[in-house]
Amino acid sequence: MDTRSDEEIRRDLSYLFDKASQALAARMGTVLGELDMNVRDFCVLSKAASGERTQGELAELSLLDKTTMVVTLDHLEKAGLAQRTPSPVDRRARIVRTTEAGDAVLAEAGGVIDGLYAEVLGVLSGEQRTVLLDALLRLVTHDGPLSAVEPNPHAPRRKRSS
Amino acid sequence: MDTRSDEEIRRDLSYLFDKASQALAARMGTVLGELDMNVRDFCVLSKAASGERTQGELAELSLLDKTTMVVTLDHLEKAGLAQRTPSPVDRRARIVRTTEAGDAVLAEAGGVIDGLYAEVLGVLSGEQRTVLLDALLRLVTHDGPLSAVEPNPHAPRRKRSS
DNA sequence: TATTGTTATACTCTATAACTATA
DNA sequence: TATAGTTATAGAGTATAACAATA
Repeated sequence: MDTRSDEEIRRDLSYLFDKASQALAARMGTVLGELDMNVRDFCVLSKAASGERTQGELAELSLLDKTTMVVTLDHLEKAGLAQRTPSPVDRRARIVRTTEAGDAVLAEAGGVIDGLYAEVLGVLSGEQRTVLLDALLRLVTHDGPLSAVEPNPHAPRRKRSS
Repeated sequence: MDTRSDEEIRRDLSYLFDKASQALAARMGTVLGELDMNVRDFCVLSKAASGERTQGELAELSLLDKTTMVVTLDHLEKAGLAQRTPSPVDRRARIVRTTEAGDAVLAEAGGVIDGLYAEVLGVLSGEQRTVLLDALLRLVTHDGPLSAVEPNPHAPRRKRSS
């Protein structure tokens, strides 16, 4: 029931990104749900497994607020999939580590997600796939035009309490 | 502070889409804020201007829930930028039309957004740009793997009241 | 003085349900 | 019986502020 022409949609960069992001998250949710896992937990757990990272670093990589990270880690710890351990170099910070159970769940979930990504990108030619990923990477990393977490100076502000 | 390698990020399709979507929305919010407009209002208003569409159709095109559309249109009507008019073919439905004031605001905002899109895509080569947009369109439209609004059967359900 | 993680809380968006008026 | 839009409300996510411990 999308009444717009392909040309019109192609010009709507915001729609292309938002739709791709939302639809992929929905598909990830479906396949992860079969493993009793949700997208946010998987996202955080996989980034915790691939390197020693503090909560704050994990929050940035996972595109989550640090307060959301607190409840996510509470949940992952309660499920026995991850652990907060003190950082050896900064006693304020906590390194998030996956447990053995977490690694086991991740091995399964990671395979399912890789399969999903392959299926999604499979409708493109190899050339298209390469250029798409390179272009997105260019936009999103380093000094790319979509790399910053720029705060909106006109966003509605909350009142100060005092 | 993204501690991941480019190769790792390139394999994280979800991150690429989410980050592009969020960062573009943030940049749109910044430039639209200077015109006292927000992303959601612009998104809905521009889609209302480009064709005769009902609230439900607008909600789908704008990737918004129909209940969010109600409050968005309440706001746009109060601001004098859009109007709900009865559909001639279905007396339950309402066609959303832009007012003259709405068209004037849109002309300005549309130019600003087009400029932003051009700036963002400007870091890519013409060839990259073409392939990127074609690939996203392929994924997101028609029977593409990211076209559906598939409900997650494992999502936490709300209790029935009775 | 600034930062990490925590808690509390407010705001926004989404999702569900129930309702009406139509189809 | 089903659908468009409305209303009410619950739930999730984000954002702000204040705090303790530490840098």
